[in-house]
Amino acid sequence: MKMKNASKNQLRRFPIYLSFLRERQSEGMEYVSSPQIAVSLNLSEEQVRKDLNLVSSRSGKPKIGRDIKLLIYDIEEFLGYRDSRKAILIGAGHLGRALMAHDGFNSYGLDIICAFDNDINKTDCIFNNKYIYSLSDLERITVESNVHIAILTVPQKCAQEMCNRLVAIGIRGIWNFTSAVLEVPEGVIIQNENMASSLAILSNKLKELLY
Amino acid sequence: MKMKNASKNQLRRFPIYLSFLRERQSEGMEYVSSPQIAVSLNLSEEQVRKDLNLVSSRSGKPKIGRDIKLLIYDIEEFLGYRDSRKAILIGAGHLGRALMAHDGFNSYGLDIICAFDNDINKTDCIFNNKYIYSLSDLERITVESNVHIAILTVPQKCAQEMCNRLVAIGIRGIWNFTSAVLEVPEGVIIQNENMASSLAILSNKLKELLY
DNA sequence: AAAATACCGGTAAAAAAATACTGAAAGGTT
DNA sequence: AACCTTTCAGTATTTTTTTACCGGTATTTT
Repeated sequence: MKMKNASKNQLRRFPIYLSFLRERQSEGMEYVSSPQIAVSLNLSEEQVRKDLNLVSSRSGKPKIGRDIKLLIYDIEEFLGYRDSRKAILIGAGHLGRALMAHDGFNSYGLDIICAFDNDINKTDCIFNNKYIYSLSDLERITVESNVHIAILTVPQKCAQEMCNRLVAIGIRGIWNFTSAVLEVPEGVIIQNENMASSLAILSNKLKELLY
Repeated sequence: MKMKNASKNQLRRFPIYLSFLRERQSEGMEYVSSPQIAVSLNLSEEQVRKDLNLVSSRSGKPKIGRDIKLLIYDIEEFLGYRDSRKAILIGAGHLGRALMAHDGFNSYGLDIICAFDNDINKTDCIFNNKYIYSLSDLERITVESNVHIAILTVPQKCAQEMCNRLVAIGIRGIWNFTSAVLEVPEGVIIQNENMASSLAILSNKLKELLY
């Protein structure tokens, strides 16, 4: 397929479309039109069309809309969800375990296969079907495991150090939940999940609203 | 002060500046220049200046830079962090408790005062100094409490229903960790923390990189 | 079968954001 | 004291993103 590259904002929207479409599908709907999607998700219909046309070469039918099943397929294909991606989780603290417990990631193409932690009280046990290893075993366990993604939920202080070890074992994408700004060599991707950033937007809007 | 409104992307960056500045301050630094910030955070210096000038009317000094202490003050002021905001947390599951455990929010102006849950096994206990009430007590407890922010970490199915109850008790800002698209009346702000969206960006970049 | 309607894709215009450029000023250097 | 360097603020340009518009088409309706 052609596959132009999507903007960040567009990429952000695709999982939202996906969630919406899956829900409609589970309700038994077969077709949905761009205006319908737009109203439900508070977007403009032009934007919806543009987004969907980017990932799907199938055209929608006037008066009917688009085939939900095929659309889901195309979005999943585009986002790379169809081949589920193995990931390891570093830092089995509260947040780490919350992510391990969230089985929903499987339907978004992410498969957390195991976790690692420094704390002996947390290691060598199974949490939500995933083994928590000692961090000292990281290199040994991941040899030949073909894992490319790591989820980083460690304290900020050790974030860079852990990041270096991850790069060394061949990790190519790091989902960074710490507030550290990580330095990585070219060819390694950092995706920051900075909750404080999200909070800042809420905080700011609220300030305008209340004062 | 003047206080123009910042774009979403700018708002996202401010907590990152803040984190950086606090770290430098804790190292004993007093001044920092825009180019220094830019290099450390992988931004352009023009963007840094533009951002900082938006929230701070104080000018930086050539050859020296800006006063870190004052800059922190101005950013905190702008984001409304100085008057810490009380919040309640709805849904004390894994993610909910992870957020309760994360004391860092205090330094970002958010003060989670208590939590609510449906599950009797989770309620009527104290977690990280915060009481977890039964959801049936929500209306009773929050009367006259002057809380404007709620953090929503419930299953997707009950998200809208809970949202309605929150609006009814006077909540004006909802930090939504569910993947539900919430409908609220005007004057209520929804901030979606959609992890799947963040994951999509990583997934997509990785696909380009690896294949 | 013809008309009306709802939805489509593509393109054009507008808005927003990021980036580049300019001249000035303050601190340090010779 | 004159000069050089660094950093500043402000404006202009480019790029990106969103929004608006328009002609065309398939389905439904009469």
